[in-house]
Amino acid sequence: MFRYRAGSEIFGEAEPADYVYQIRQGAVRTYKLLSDGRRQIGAFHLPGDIFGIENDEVHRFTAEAIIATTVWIAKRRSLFGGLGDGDVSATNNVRDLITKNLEHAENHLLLLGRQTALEKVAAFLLEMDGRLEQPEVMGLPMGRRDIADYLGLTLETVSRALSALREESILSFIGQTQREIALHDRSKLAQRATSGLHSR
Amino acid sequence: MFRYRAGSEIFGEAEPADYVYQIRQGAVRTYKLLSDGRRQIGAFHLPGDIFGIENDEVHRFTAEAIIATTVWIAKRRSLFGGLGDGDVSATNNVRDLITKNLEHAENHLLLLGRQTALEKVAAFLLEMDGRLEQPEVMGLPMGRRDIADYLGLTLETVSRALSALREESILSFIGQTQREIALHDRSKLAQRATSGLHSR
DNA sequence: CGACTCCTTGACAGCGTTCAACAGTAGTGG
DNA sequence: CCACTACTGTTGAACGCTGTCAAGGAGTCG
Repeated sequence: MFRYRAGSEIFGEAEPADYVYQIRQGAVRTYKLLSDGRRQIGAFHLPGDIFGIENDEVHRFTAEAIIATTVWIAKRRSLFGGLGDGDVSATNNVRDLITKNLEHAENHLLLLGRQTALEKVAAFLLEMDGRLEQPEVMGLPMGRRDIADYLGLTLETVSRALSALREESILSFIGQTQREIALHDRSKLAQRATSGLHSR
Repeated sequence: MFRYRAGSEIFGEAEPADYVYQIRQGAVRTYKLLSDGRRQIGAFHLPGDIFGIENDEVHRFTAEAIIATTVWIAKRRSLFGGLGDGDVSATNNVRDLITKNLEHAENHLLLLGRQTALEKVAAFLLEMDGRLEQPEVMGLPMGRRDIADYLGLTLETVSRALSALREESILSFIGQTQREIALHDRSKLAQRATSGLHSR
């Protein structure tokens, strides 16, 4: 078990993948960078999620704690067993986890390549709504910049899209920090996530 | 073994995944659609490539032959064995294939989310250059529309980017059909794939 | 030859980015 | 307690990259 403070790096891209992690509390972002600083966040990881699992010997993303985070750590070898004589059911579980990651990435390809800004933000909110599963108000751990880098947008565009959804009474901001959001109309939000265009 | 003519569907999204495929000749695109017809191609598959492998019971993409294509077909169950008692080395091979897909998808996320049109097209050419590995001229099996849907662009933008690269003498068109491209300056092309901006 | 498909190119519009100003909150130290 | 700073988020204005719409060329095939 281990603690990371907000903003600290858990592992870096291309570093040896000796451990796998499961989140107890907090939130983690995994991302890739271009040489000029452009960043693409591949996934957010929330309590219960396992991340850092790799088939290769090295990590293909950098992982950072978004807020104060505690994780459980397991040795990677304990999951994989030896080469060719490991426990089959454990091997299948690893494969299931990798498949989950693949499925998420595949859906994200469609979002990044073919959806508009409003659709992206709406889809993001629905994803988080399902994963945070808190009754009324969802407290997003990540800031606008992180959301933007997850959706392939700028933080200004994310902010504008959220304001637009608020003006339609689909959601409202609750706290002082603008990171707590109450969803009022999930079905309307789901429309925005796939059509983008207003009926008007 | 089986033949598909150009444009025919090999399997559809959400159909049962009973078989896996390996390409003998030809080329295949796998894609997802939005309800209004927007399409995102996740990958192109070339001779030797295996596709249609799934951990779930159903396919998550639609697969179509781009040109006349012959494939080898294997029963999915023969790869996975029974539940929990299969051959471990075969299981590991399946995991390696899934990981390859994941790695490709992860890299594509960065491209779709954070690269410009010119960078995308340059990166696409480099990818195909590496995979088709023919000495001088690469014969692309896919048209501009397919390239566009792979890169999250329109076919016009792809065409313009290719013209721009031609005007810089980085490549030239060879055949009558504009699908045969000769790369003259791979290092300059690699610059375009990461910087996008002209030094001018 | 005519119909069709694919590709290129031009003109223009619009969505999202860039640049900028400003407000609200938190943390720090006098 | 109050400046002072740093950070995050919102909003406005202008720009520009990419999409949209349109026309035309070139190859293919019946």
